[in-house]
Amino acid sequence: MNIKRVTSQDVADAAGVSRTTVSLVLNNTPNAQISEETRQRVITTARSLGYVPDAAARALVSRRAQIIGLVMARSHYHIASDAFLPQTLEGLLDVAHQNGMRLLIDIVEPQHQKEAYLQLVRAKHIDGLILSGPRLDDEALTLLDDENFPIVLIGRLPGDRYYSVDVDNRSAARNAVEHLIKLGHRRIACITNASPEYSAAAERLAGYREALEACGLAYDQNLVRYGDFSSKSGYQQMKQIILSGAEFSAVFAASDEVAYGVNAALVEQDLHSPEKTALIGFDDLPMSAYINPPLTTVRVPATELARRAGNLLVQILEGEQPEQKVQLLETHLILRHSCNLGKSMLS
Amino acid sequence: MNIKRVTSQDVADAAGVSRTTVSLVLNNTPNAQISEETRQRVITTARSLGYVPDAAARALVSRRAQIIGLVMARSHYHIASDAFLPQTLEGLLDVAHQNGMRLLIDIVEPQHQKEAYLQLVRAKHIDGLILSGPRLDDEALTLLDDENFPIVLIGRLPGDRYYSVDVDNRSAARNAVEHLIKLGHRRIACITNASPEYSAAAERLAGYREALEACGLAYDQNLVRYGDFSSKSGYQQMKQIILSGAEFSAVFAASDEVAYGVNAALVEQDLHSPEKTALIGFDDLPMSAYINPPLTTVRVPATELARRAGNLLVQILEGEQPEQKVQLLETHLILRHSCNLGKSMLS
DNA sequence: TTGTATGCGTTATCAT
DNA sequence: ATGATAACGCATACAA
Repeated sequence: MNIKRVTSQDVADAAGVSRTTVSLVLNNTPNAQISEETRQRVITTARSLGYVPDAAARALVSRRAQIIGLVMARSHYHIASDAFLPQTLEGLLDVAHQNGMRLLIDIVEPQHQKEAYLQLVRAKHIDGLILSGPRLDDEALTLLDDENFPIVLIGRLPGDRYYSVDVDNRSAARNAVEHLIKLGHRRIACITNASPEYSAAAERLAGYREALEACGLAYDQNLVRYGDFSSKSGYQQMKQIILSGAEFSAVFAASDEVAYGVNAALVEQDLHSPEKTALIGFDDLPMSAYINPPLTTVRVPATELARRAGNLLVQILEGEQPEQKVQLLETHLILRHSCNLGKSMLS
Repeated sequence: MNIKRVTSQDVADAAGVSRTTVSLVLNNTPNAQISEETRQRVITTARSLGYVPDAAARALVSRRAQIIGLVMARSHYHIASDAFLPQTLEGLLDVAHQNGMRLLIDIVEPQHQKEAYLQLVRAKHIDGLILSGPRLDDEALTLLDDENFPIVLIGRLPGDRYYSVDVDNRSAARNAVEHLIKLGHRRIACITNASPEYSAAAERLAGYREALEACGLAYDQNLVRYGDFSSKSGYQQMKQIILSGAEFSAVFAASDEVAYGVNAALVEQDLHSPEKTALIGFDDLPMSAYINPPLTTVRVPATELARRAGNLLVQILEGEQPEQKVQLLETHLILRHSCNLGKSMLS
């Protein structure tokens, strides 16, 4: 009732050729040789009729949906405040556009992982999968990998079974915490970015411990709490530590988002950064340079991460088998003002 | 080479029935009556074989891709810092899941609107379109609407031609600015959230002017600047105003994201909020309660906006023709500390 | 109650 | 250099 659908037959009729010819011309099929005149005629009429090949028909016969799937392993409630996500989308849309593909996105809640994206894949909705924030307890992932379904992780799981693009969370975290130690801090609290099932959270916490150990500082359970992506969790966990009476002079928040909440708790309890407490985050969200105080943090090249993951997936879809399973991108400690203890926060 | 593809034929064979029966059972076709025994047998074997209908084949024959398209009218560079987007995704994924549909996302750059999503639609990749942040100069939109393609806007365009879900940007902005005026401010700067081609930006600016006029205050061009979504733009524009020497005691930033940047400029120039300058934002991003100072802002129910838009689209796809073209959701002024001039920012 | 036959719009394999 | 024809996997009208 609504859209006038133009088929390749219509184009063929209008151009006085067969459907085959239309297909040959429009797909620029290598072997087929079409007279320049016919080629132009087909192209012109196709354009004038506004012909666009039917995606479903094409997918059905070519066995390629031309769609990349981005699946985020997050609970529903956490996605709304995931300021990291837009950067991932930017990178992936970029790659998709460059390769004439589309981007389908979905989330999979930790509790029903098994069914969730198996469906997506089995229905051949997508040709390949980018999984953001893989969890250690993900079972469906193994299944898909066993079937040789093209998968690239943004993030990483232990071992090098999967194609992955990530930063070295552990050493970056260690580096950040060592920076605090060099600044003279001995009692450093840590609020993770998420629960430890998320490998990135586990790794960052491990880096925190490593830094402590390397410098001969004791790991104090009372200074460690688990965040859950949100600023709110950062606020709550930090407040708990403060109210518990535990002493500390610095905080390592394992994501910027969480760091914002930590900062709020510090401000509220008159322990504000940088004068009274040093604070360091992780991610370098676009707005982290503009919050008060500007946040010292670990820069994660999020868009580039996504771009690499996308390109890697495209390579695999084209039949290549890249040697290198894991790509680790560089992080950099961005020094701003949130851990310049004693200095003015205005530079 | 990779995935074992299970077709309805396989299920039929294994269950000792015909493909038709399989289809009838699995789709729960109303009229067809299948013996309970056969029905169970089909369901069981389908499940044990891990059968999932092929999306392309189904789409081809049913003329329904079962995919919702979310298109953001944004330049590429702005999406990465769009902290509003995750909320939109959450709401839309919600609706998609509830209706057994998928979500495809794309962006369309202002410069090549015409081609961009026409393709998406013509290829029948998506059954309906949700357009976030429509621009006044969008031409492709008209084309699609003329073809009766199902479209719902998140945001609005003048008139009630399109199905739209939005907040009343103008009156919300007016309300916010009037709050500042009631607080005693007479010189109020305004940094918009985006350039005026975006209807939300234009509306919010109009609300700002209305508030001024209603209270008999003059509109001063020197106090108004256009942001472009990012905190960075807020910072830059605010700094320009400050350096221009224009006087003001309050700022209305037309998005929280921009407000963060404004705040940074104020802090840097020793005009920090709330002591020296009142600041009010727009959106109420999840982290706005946690920045320093906690931001007074207009709460926009972003997730709900998306959910409504999604549900409206689903209704339309099911053949309904909802009477009401425009749904306006309530906003609320959230009073935090960024405009409590003279008071402590800690409550 | 279940099976047969047909078509959806495309690409790919053959002929011509 | 171009055209017939056969799949792709499913849903559906119709037959049995």
